[in-house]
Amino acid sequence: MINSRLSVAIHILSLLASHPRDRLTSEYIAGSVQTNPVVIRRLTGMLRKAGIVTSSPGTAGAVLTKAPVEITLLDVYDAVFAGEDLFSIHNTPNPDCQVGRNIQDTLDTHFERAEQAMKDELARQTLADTMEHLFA
Amino acid sequence: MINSRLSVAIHILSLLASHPRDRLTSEYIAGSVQTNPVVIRRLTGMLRKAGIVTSSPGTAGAVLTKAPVEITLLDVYDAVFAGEDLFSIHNTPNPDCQVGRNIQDTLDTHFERAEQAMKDELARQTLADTMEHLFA
DNA sequence: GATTTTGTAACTGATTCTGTTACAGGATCG
DNA sequence: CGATCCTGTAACAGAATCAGTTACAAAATC
Repeated sequence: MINSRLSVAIHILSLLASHPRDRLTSEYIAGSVQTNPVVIRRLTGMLRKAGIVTSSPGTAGAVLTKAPVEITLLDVYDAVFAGEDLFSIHNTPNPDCQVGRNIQDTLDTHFERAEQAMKDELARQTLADTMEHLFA
Repeated sequence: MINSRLSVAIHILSLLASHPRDRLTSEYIAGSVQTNPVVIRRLTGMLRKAGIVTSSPGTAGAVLTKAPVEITLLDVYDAVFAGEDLFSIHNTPNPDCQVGRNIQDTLDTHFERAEQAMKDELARQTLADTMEHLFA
């Protein structure tokens, strides 16, 4: 339902974490994800803006700025979905109806709680957990 | 990010709950949501298949099968997103790479926990809570 | 029998998503 | 210094999804 950005971003970070000494090119990573290198560079750009990795033009590879145990999946989620709400609310309910007038506030409250619960759970899981599961 | 089906479905149920004696037509409900009546009938159909409302061809209106306090937002979520996963996982990671080979299982585990946390929170909120917020 | 309504299929335009091409500019190495 | 490799980013394309719409058969009502 939600797009695969979080999925690919975690894949990228897993590769970086598992080859800490190598400088993995976007082409190499794309080979593991099986997609186009530009897809990797786009996501790496989001991770960089969020401060999760460093990378620079011309220099191969990206480097984690923190240990995997300090990178939560919420950090990654926030990096690739910056500022987006989980649930959409329909735009223009009818203000001449009490339900229509108040439904957006009400849904905001409900949805905010659900989204927060999901984020709390993502915050409990880290890239170190991912690595453990991958290499167990 | 997620589409507005849950949002509109809760709007529909709120109207039904707040006019328990009237037979609200899809056109009336569409007037409050400000959309097309077919959009309402489509969602009402999903709610009917899930057993949350009854309705039948020719007869105006839909009727809740349970009291609002017994209808959780998870019931509504399941009705309109039957069987869909919250997060997408990229299709064909490279099996010749240990990360690629195991990433789908790993992500499944992570995402399942996050999705379940979100659903647990939706299950804690009911249509009665919605009504209270709407009419407080 | 005329009218109203639901249920559902089919289509449309807008948007989003993933993949792709293209290229400017930084880094590296002979 | 020039060739090569790489990143970052813009721009575009096809596929998929979404919300809205038209159309109509069949059921209910008056």
